[in-house]
Amino acid sequence: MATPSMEDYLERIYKLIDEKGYARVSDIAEGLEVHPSSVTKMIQKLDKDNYLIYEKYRGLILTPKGKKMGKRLMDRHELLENFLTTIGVHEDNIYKDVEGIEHHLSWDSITCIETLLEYFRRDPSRADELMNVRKELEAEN
Amino acid sequence: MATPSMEDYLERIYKLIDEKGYARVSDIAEGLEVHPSSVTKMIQKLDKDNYLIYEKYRGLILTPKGKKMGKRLMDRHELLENFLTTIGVHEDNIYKDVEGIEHHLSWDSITCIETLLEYFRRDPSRADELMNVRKELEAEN
DNA sequence: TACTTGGCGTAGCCATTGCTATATTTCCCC
DNA sequence: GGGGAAATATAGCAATGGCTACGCCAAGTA
Repeated sequence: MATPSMEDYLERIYKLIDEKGYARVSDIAEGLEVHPSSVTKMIQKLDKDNYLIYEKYRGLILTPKGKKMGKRLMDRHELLENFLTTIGVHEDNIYKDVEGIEHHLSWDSITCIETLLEYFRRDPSRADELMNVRKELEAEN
Repeated sequence: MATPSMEDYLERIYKLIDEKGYARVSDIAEGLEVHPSSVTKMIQKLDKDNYLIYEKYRGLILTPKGKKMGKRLMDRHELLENFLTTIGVHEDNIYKDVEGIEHHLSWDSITCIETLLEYFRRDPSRADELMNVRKELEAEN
């Protein structure tokens, strides 16, 4: 079973490969805001657990297991980002919050959040009304 | 700054004192499903950080700082439970999901979720419409 | 008062995951 | 093809927060 930290790395790696075709240690480190030495260490663990195949100094590729997991993680991450954006969370807080919670929600909750997003997408005036509530609450304090 | 684990303990302690008037090591341990020795260790840390005052073998009381924090944590927990309930998450999943995410949300996100709840409270038909979206999405699959 | 027992505390271990400092490899440019 | 800079790897340390094993206190009972 993957720890939250392992999921963070896998997700990042998947995204980098998806966008740039490869995932370098330094890119992963920058994205997760950790030092390169931490990345190397974690990559070795992910290799040992068969999420990827790693060759020292030469790079890595995801195994089918790693790809499948990575895609699920990335989709879930994007969903949660959209959710927080929709309800008005400040952009500066979104990445950190999503990274914190994404590993701890059941698929039931994920599905319900998906539905909630669809609810706001279908009628944009709903988001406007939400913002009105916000303004009223702010005016009270 | 309190770590997630420290928050778990504080919240539990606050709730125990709120409900029973006192918080024994064994009650805390049972509630959090850890061993009593772990509780003692954490209590000492919370004492050192002035969240509570602890006397060996005799018990503990929360400082004003600890009470304030404990109340906030408990309120946050309840808010998140209400949120998941409102969007239709199955009751069996709620407690575990809230336990997982409660320590990882900025107060900005908490406020936005509070607003979202108020939005649904002000007009109950909104929740009905959300459930309609859910049914439509379920029908598609 | 003395004993027993259950609750509590301490010491020390382990895993996780970050860090710094240092070594090694690769790549690019001359 | 060789030298140096950039990238990557390794070693070893620290904090966190569990655990087990064992020692200590104190309340209830005889």
